[in-house]
Amino acid sequence: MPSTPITGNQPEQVINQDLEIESIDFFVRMMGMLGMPRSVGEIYGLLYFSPSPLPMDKIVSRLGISLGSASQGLKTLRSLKAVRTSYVPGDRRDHYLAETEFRRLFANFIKEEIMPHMESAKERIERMENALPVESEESEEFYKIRIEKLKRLTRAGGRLLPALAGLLKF
Amino acid sequence: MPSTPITGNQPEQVINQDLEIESIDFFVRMMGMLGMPRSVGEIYGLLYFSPSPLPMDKIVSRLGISLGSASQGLKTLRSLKAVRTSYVPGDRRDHYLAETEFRRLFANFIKEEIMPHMESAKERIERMENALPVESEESEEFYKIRIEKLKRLTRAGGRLLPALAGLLKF
DNA sequence: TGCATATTTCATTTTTTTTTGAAAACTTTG
DNA sequence: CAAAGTTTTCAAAAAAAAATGAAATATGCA
Repeated sequence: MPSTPITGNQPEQVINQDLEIESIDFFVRMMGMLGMPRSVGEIYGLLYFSPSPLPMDKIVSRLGISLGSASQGLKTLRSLKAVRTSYVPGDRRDHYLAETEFRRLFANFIKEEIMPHMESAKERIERMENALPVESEESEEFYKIRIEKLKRLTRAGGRLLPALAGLLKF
Repeated sequence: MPSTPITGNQPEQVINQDLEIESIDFFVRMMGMLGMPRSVGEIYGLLYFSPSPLPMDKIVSRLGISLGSASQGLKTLRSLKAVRTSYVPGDRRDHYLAETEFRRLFANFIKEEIMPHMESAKERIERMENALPVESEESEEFYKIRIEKLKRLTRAGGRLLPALAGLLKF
């Protein structure tokens, strides 16, 4: 029997089985679109409709995933600021809470996951320009135009994506 | 020795090795961000800087991928309207050309790959509302608020994403 | 400090995705 | 219409990604 704080075992609040399942399903797919693994979606989906913060071992038992997955998944979610820990008196475990302001979540996602790629894209374009051989042979124009398009693409991405999150009014 | 049209083998136009490599690298990563497999990025990257349309077997030999991959990849790219075929007189093979208007490409991507998910998301939210038990028990408010947030999220996504592609001025 | 609990890390296993390769199905043209 | 060329399809192999589980590490409490 696992020991628990002095307050004793909270009654297993199986508040709303169906809702929970739909929520997990929803976020597994949404996170999937953003390239996140299943477990990350599951955890967020569970927390999203949890009225009280959950400790990792409860996440593990409710979802039937491994401790390792849960730890990894929570680390990812923390880094995206999609969950935060909340202190629960008389319990040494960390308790997790879903961050539900999607606008901020997207802003973070863009900053953490997209923008770094934009940076390296710019470097790659520079290398293209260097690879472009000496001055305008007949059809060098073609290459220049293509490169110019890439530049515009990355410039637009670099400016619009961060702006986007700000513009969003959910 | 493979036979070719009466016009004979075009000289292998190894126009710009380095540029090609950078381009492939660039698009492999970009397509990767959009969840597309490596081969799709490779093909597009090759075509992007190809001054002339390429038949599938040339794509295969340049990239060192299998016929199957090339066929699959081109099918994907066609469905996204990221490539189109162009007729080359005296040659029965299809020749492929990269579509380079990124604005249109994104519009297509959003329509084909994102919007369908939005639709099913809406259905899933409806199911959540049904799963929500009878009238407002004490804390049912909590659940209603969460569901409302999801609704706003999908509404925003459904309207903004298609608009986005139109707004983009590359 | 030392014990018990909680969490992270990471090599291994499992699952999923992508690629291959070869057979089947088309297509064109002689 | 047959033969040669071209493309698609799809079962099997290979590669990549994710999950597991257990050892290592950290944390807090008596």
